[in-house]
Amino acid sequence: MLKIRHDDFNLALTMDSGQVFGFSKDSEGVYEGMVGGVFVRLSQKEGNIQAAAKTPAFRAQHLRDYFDLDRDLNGLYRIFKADSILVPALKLKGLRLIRQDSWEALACFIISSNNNVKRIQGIWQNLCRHFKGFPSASQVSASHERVLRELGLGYRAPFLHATARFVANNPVCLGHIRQLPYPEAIEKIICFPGIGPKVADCALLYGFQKYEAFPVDVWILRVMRKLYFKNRKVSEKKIQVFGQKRWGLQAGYVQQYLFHSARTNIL
DNA sequence: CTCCAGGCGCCTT
DNA sequence: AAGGCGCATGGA
Repeated sequence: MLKIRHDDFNLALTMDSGQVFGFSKDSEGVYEGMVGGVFVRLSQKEGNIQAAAKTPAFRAQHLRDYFDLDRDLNGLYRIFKADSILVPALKLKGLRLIRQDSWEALACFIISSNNNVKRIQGIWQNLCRHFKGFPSASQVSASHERVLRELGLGYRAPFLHATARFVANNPVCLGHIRQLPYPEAIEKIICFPGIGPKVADCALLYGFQKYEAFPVDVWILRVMRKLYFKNRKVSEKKIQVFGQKRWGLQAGYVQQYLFHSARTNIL
């Protein structure tokens, strides 16, 4: 049993904020899922985080990396305090961006398009059951579009399959994207099938740790129109540029707080 | 029954 | 560049 202390982390907020789709949660608030390829049970009481892993090789630093625990969030909180519109977001203090695997994030957010969190979680489970764990790009590539449809992907099946084939045939491409600055990374990743501007931002934020990404989905679109544009009809693109210019390297974190705020109706 | 969900690709203006 | 439409699926 691994135990670490942290006074500015909220496991439940982080897990329930729609970033990851592969964890189950029991009635006691214990989360089960894979962290860095290791099956882990996670719980938190106050500032104490507990992790029960299958292998003793799982260390505290793996947890710190995964949950971005070594980041100082006071700069983010300063943004919220300085903008009267965003003060309510401080109620989500301790929510952190999970540093996900690139391929998993890419695949998940292809599945996420025009979909809802509950169904995305269901599709994740179906994939894990069928492939004995979340499938690599090679596994998806070696599978068939029809199989993906049977697992519930619907019209996204050919998109995921084509992207998986590309990644499997170009094993270094994700590592290459990781090394690129955000603007160039967007240009590259948006060329994959099924990846438009929104999914690209999600993948780059959650899977490539590009913290200046500002994904604009229907929730962000609504809440941003309400908070900053007097409910006028402003396009996704305008909102995306607005968020990026306004919050810079904190845009990704601000977006996550706005997203969860909107979904839980606290703004 | 219709409407909606962490949108995208393709087609018109 | 900007806007409209169809698309699989399942829950509300």
